[in-house]
Amino acid sequence: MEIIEQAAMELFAHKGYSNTSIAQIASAAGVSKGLLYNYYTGKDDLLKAIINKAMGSADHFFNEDFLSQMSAAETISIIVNGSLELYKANPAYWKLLTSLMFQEEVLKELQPMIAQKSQMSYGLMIPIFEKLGYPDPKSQALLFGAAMDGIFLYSFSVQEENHFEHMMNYIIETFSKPYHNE
Amino acid sequence: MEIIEQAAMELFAHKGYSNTSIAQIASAAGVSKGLLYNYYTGKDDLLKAIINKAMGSADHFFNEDFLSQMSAAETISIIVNGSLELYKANPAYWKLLTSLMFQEEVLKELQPMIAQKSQMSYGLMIPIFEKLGYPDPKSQALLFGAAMDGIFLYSFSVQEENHFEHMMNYIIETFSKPYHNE
DNA sequence: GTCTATACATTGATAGAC
DNA sequence: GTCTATCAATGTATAGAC
Repeated sequence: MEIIEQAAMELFAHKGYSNTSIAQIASAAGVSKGLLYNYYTGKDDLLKAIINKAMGSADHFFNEDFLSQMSAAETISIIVNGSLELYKANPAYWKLLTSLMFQEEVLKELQPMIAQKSQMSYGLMIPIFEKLGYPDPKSQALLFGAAMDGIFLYSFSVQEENHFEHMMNYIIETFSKPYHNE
Repeated sequence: MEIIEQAAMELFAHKGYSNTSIAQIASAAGVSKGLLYNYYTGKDDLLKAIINKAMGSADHFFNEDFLSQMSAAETISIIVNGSLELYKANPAYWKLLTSLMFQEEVLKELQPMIAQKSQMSYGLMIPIFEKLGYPDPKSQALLFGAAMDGIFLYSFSVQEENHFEHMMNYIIETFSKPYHNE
């Protein structure tokens, strides 16, 4: 069960969901094809199980009440480093999640859940940038989210860990600065 | 020929490359399956043709010599607005290109070409941020690229054009500011 | 619980008629 | 140039033995 989902996630992340067959998953997990259908009704059900299981981990990671007591700079640092930890704990999962954004047909049910992930930090960040004096905190929050997603996008293709962590620190530094004009 | 590539690109972008069959492409293009193999040796060859044809448009869009005469703010504005125009001229193509980043196996030959696309602006931007006084212009250029890619990533899932253009202007405004500490 | 065997649809691709 | 017919291979999924 656990071994199957792990194998499937790895394959989905590397080869893409549609491009991965049941036979490949079974082979990688070291079980027979038939056994898969004892646990899941089909390939889509297996995908759903993977997503659902991993979804919980992110939710309780960023506690809104906890963050509200922090300073702006601290909050940004916690969110960036938290995202980094979350990613490093299971890179394949996040890659899979992002790749699904390009599969309009496959599982419309998951789409809202995936979109929510991106907006997870959005609501949290607006008051932060208000505090920092930004005249358009919503746009600044979106810019922050876009920068984060962009860095993660790089990490999927380029495999330089160093470079990755450096950019995370650069983001913390950049976005923690209070607004300043001229 | 043109109609086939157009239909294929649309399907690839919306359903994903692996999830699109030759039959679906032929049907969408209004031709028979067999005809496809008269123009292309296979599905991968069709993909290659699509990518190659569209690649040229981006290359001569950003002329390095031309940009070197511009001010920092002007260059940023040109690159952002140019990217926006390029995207709006053929959104499906850019979505397809990005989605291929998640297909490690499919067409390793295209991988470097796709990666280059992301770095297109990277080399151009470093001297810009030097001019603007940034102590780490490389990181700032990467942040700029990440922010751009992140915004495009949003546009693939959310379909709000307005919101999209607003963020592009916000990026121009934000990144055109000279470096300032405290 | 797990595997083998098999059914059935769809896939990419080819051959040959028009 | 274009289509129909057809191929072998692979896909998902099921049934039944152990």
